[in-house]
Amino acid sequence: MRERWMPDARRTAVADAVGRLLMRGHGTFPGMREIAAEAGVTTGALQHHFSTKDDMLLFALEHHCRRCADRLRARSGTGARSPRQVLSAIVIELLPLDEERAAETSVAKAFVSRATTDPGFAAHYRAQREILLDLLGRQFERAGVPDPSAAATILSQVIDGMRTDCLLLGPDAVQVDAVLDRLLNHRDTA
Amino acid sequence: MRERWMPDARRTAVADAVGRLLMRGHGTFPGMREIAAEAGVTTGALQHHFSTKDDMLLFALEHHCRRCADRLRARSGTGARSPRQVLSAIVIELLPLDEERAAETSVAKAFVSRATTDPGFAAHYRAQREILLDLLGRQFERAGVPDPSAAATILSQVIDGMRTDCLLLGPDAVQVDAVLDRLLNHRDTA
DNA sequence: CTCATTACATTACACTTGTAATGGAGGTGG
DNA sequence: CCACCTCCATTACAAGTGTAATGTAATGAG
Repeated sequence: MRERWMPDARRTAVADAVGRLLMRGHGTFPGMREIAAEAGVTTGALQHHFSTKDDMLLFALEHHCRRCADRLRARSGTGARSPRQVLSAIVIELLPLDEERAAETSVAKAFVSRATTDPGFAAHYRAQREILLDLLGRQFERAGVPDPSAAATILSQVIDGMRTDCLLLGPDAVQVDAVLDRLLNHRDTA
Repeated sequence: MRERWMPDARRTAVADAVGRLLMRGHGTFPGMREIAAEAGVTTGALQHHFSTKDDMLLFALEHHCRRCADRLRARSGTGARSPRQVLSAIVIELLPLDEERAAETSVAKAFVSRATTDPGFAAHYRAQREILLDLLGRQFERAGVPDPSAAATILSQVIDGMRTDCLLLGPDAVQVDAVLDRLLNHRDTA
């Protein structure tokens, strides 16, 4: 072998192609030939690198989830910013405001339907959700709100709704600050 | 003609069949023969009652949206209950906690993907959203929260996330009271 | 009665789907 | 040189897709 590559650059290229097709796509999963054309390869190459179509889709899901999770961790890592600033950055990072994030959003939404029946996809949904809840919960904890994990759960659900609204109605449909106001300025009803 | 029927009982039966298939379904839209089998008819009958498949899916979407909106209006109509009680009832009415509501949720989620490209489906998403925002906003107004329409938008987005979580993770993943606490007990940051 | 219409059932068709099978180019080890 | 492997391109195929076309039983009008 000539060199140790990063784990399969071709596979990630195909995964990106799937994301692009799903983003500007007709809702349903694209066909093999369409994916091959978008990725600039042939269906034979696809078959060589992926055992089956579902294997390919699952890899595409993992790929986009990992990229997104990495960016989220980078956003929530540095220390000098307030919990509110970090939370705002995380939320905005998850909104489909450019091509890459729109692709990730479309991928995530497309795979939710599969997750209702296919346990492999459901496992990834749970895993990605756990990562997000952990990041959010940590910030709510830092902010000293009464029930951090409940706040994290709620915010993650708001984000889900924001992503669909942003996808279908544009960026004006989301109000990040208003949400954080209500989640951060919450005092216990004594 | 023997009698004036309600507008096309067969069509609504087919729409219900689509909902059932989408609920317990494999994520993607079912085929014509599958729909026909579930509805107990043949594909010829489907072709007779619907001009095309998209026409049928659109009718199914309208059907489930209308049923759901009717129940929501019924929930928010009667007067003696507090805004919080009404809001809680609305939210719970939208969660997939039984077969009918699970079918409606699956239908709604399945059609969001189509809405990104097909303007007909997008229009219905906007319309259904307006109805919900109106109902929610009225209750927040009654409750006297600072920005009722913002609260309604946020709650509608929370509901969207709750529906997916409830579908994929079960009813324990949603916390209606915690959300309403944070949206109703919000005071202006003076 | 005839004729027309409704409401389907059945069949047929063009097309797409994922995948299997085959073949070949290019490097590599012996 | 030769076998051998990876990496693909091409072709082929069986199954499934939405829909057009055709047939047909029931029903109602005139």
